[in-house]
Amino acid sequence: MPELPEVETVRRGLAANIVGEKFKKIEVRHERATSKNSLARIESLSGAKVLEVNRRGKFLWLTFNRPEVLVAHLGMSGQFLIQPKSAADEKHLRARFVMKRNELRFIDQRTFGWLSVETLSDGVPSSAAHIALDPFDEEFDLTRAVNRFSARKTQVKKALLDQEVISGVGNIYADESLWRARIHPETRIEKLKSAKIQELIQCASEVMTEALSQGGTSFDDLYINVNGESGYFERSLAVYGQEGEPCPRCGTAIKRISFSNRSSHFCPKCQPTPRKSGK
DNA sequence: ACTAGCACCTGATCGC
DNA sequence: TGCGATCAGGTGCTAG
Repeated sequence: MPELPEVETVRRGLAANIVGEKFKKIEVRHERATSKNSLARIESLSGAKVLEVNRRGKFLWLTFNRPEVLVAHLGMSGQFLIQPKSAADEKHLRARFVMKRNELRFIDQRTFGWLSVETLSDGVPSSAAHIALDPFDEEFDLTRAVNRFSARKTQVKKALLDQEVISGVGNIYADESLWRARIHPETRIEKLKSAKIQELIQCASEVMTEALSQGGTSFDDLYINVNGESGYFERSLAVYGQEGEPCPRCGTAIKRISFSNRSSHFCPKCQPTPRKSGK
């Protein structure tokens, strides 16, 4: 579910609600939610006070008044909610962090999300060490990102989704970025000039910035912020989920194709199929 | 070293 | 009404 704008929305919500709070009691209710740790390892953070909520790409982590950090990934359906203690347990409640006045809850229908206790190395938890900087990071270097991108020998959309090239982009914003840059998702990277790749990365950064300003994209209640509210960027999507709808630029019907087990949405006129010559 | 493909889950929806 | 097939905002492991 959540891509960079949604995860950043969650990060901001957490920062506003739990920084300075102490986890008085932690209860983990699902083995798969703990990633590589034991339930006991997560629960051993009880008593810790939250100092910061950090993020790289789609990876979040909390820092405490002790060396360990709590890393969280939302996967496809994870969410954090700030709830009153009296609220009934959600159907897919995976972990509960009891604070002074209310509770932080981790809820995850599909169980692809996870929590883990780790330490930092160069300021990043081990599970995120391989993740590239995202375009919202103040250290993000466009030239270096273009160079890494150009080195990949694959289709452009695969590189855009590769979190080791640029992090934060998922299936929605990949399709939206490619539409903005007028590139067909199956175009081989070898056929793109570096100026075009740079344009594409800038489009990704722009569309995610716009989505963040709308609180992200919510198709249903699988993505909501920590207060249970939806984002409004769905109404601004040009191609994702718009199969058969007119392209906002030229009016041609949007197409959907499937490759590497995911859907890609694009305008067949603005983003013409690449020629297959000379691979 | 690098890439493609699939496995990991639950639930909603659609066609028969 | 039911039942199988398909689809869903992601990542990591493995085979080649």
